[in-house]
Amino acid sequence: MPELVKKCPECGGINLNWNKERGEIICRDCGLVIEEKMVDFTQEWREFDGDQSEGRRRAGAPMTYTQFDHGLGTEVGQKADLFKLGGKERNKFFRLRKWQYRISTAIERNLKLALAELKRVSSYLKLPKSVEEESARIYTLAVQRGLVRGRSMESVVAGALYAACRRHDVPRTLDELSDVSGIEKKEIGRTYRFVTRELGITILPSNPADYIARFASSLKLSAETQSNAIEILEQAQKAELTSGRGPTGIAAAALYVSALLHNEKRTQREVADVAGVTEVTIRNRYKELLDELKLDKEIKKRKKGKKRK
DNA sequence: AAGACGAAAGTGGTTGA
DNA sequence: TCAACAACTTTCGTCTT
Repeated sequence: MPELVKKCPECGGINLNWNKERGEIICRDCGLVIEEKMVDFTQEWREFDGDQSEGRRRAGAPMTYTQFDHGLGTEVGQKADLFKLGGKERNKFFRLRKWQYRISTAIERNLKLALAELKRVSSYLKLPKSVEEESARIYTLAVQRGLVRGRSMESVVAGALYAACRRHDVPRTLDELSDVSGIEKKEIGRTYRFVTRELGITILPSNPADYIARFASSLKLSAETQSNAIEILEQAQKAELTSGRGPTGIAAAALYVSALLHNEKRTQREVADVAGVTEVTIRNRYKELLDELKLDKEIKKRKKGKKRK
């Protein structure tokens, strides 16, 4: 990461994510894109010999998926072509253009609407541009494969966004997405699974550590508490406490414990709220953490220190 | 009075026959 | 396709601070 940027100017967060591929620096706490359009480090294609280079080098502006036609666009024929055609050919030409028109307007109209919705939700959640692009790409693919049929456009948009967030390690919870998009949580989950499965997009299970930064900053916890929480998470992962559990619950519990150890106590309710889980889940994870990580000694020490008969 | 804790019953989703 | 199952939630009563 370039030396210049250490802190997020928006929220002061220190969890910056440098995405080399897109040339962006993103604040993981608030999602602000700090530096954009740096150098594009990636090559679009590899060239193995002279023959291939001709077709593979790119020229012109890179494509963008947030324009409904990817910034390119095709129309059948220009008027000038007409003069070259005879009567029969001319009819064929008109038929083709009509078809092209019908198909493309249906898809394009849908895409225009959907991308507008996508941008709205994305900006509301302060998602980085890279995620927005990715979700637009996913949505476009979904439309082309006819996966939207029978589902509301909004729910597919939400599903695409959710998937894109996961892939870029800036996870938002289904609850957050649900709030902004107005689609039910389970509906988003359903379309998310459906779309990713149909498109063959593989998504790693999200890492609890990815949530820590955001939760910690909305709870106004210190940086030490935060990094300690991540250490706790690592230990928990070694003890195989994390598999099969919801990542948000684990992240929340680790933060809760860490806050206790640093005298920055938050109530279970407070932590539960920002993590979008219940107190009970935090308690369960918390108990498991104490059992497995022998942290209970430290907690007890703390309590004895207070009592001091 | 508020927070922490735990038990019991209910929900939505996954898995394996 | 259905039943068993694990994770999580909701609700509620009790204990602690």
